[in-house]
Amino acid sequence: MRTFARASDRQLKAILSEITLERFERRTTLFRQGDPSDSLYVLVSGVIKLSLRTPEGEDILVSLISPGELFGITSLLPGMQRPFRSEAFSDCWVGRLSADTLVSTLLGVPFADFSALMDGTVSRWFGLLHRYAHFQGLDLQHRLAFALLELAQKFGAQDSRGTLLILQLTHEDLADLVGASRQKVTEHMRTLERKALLQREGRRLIVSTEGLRELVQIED
Amino acid sequence: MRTFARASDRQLKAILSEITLERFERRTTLFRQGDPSDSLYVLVSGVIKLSLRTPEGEDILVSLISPGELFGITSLLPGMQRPFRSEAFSDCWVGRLSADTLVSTLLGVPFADFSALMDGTVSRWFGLLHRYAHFQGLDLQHRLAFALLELAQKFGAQDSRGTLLILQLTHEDLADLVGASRQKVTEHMRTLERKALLQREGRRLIVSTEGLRELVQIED
DNA sequence: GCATTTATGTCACCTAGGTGACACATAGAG
DNA sequence: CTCTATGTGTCACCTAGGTGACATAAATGC
Repeated sequence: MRTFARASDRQLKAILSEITLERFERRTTLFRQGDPSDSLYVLVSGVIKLSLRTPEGEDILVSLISPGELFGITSLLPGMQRPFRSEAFSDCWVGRLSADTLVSTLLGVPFADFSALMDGTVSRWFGLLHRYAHFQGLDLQHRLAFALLELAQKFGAQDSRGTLLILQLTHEDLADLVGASRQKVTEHMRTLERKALLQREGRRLIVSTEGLRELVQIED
Repeated sequence: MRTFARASDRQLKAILSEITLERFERRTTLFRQGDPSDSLYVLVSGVIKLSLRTPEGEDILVSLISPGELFGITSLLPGMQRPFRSEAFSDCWVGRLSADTLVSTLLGVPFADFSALMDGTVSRWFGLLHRYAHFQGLDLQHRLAFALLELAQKFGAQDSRGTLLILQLTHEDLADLVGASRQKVTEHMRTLERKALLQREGRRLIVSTEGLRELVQIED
């Protein structure tokens, strides 16, 4: 467990005393998508599966955890929900502790401070991971819609006609973003235009976030 | 910049004094894939593009950074290389500082301690992100090979005939992992068997890591 | 201003991989 | 030991999306 490699004996002892050990039989669920992300887990033995259920009903296996690994890491970020479902892939022993305990013992720093720093830095990785995982098994139309929503959120300015993207994206850029060919992106952009979810002003895009949301059937 | 929301005036001042401001013209490169991941960046104005060049020559646009965001985050992990290429998507002003300065000023904790904690927790997100990004535009055969290599690394035991996976994976599981259908996974597993990159002992797999590496043409 | 890139739009064609439908094997449960 | 569940192997068929090849339009340099 390399997380603890640098810990002193005293720190280890403090942490150990806070860990509660739990047993999970094969196929039982440790936490579900959407649960509050409060505690952190250490896998002691067995294998844990992290997976994601898409709205379309597809299952995505995000990761298999091996003994020694920490998981349930979103608990290190402030106010998160569990993004993945976690279930015992084989019979497991799992240690549970609060993220706060771990951080304050190991670093001796208020959890909120640590957490805020994580939020400002490393949470982007998480966001991207989430996007990529969701993209699995979506068709181009939907990937594009998601990508445009994301861009609107990040680079959008409100406009009378919708959300104006202050960005000169070529179709090639979009293609690289959603993992598709330039040509097909062109085609799908045109159909989005025809559906009036999208207009163009020179090379600037104006998107209808409501329309796209609807297309993608989420509230998000 | 929500990273600094909790910072005191004194901390901000300390950090500000350590930031060097740099100008990048549209299309210039800030860092390349493989460069040592030493400093951390704050985008002041403009847009930055993070992208990945696959061995096959495909370009993957991982993320577009908007003003206020921190990027070059791998500098928070010990001894990393830049996983992505970073280039100015429009003319930019960028602040650069050392990850060490940021962490020690904001948290007052030795960087190595912080970094080790990150490494044991949040670096998995990064690893997964990396995997998913790479999977973009790989065909099933290669995604499977990568997945098997990853599993071998994590759950493999050395065996006279190769690396034995101590894991009862169904083809369905593999399909969920690589984003494909159960049937096609079955087919490709058979061709891997035929190529002798894979054997089975009941429902356990024995993979030839060398063979798979070769198939996937990397040293990694 | 013109000339040269660089972006868009639209084809026709081809292939990887999804899907449904089975037969067969294997493994647990009783 | 048998019965039922769950996994595997293999089809034939269909479609989303890749590819190459253009024509046109819009930027950009000179």
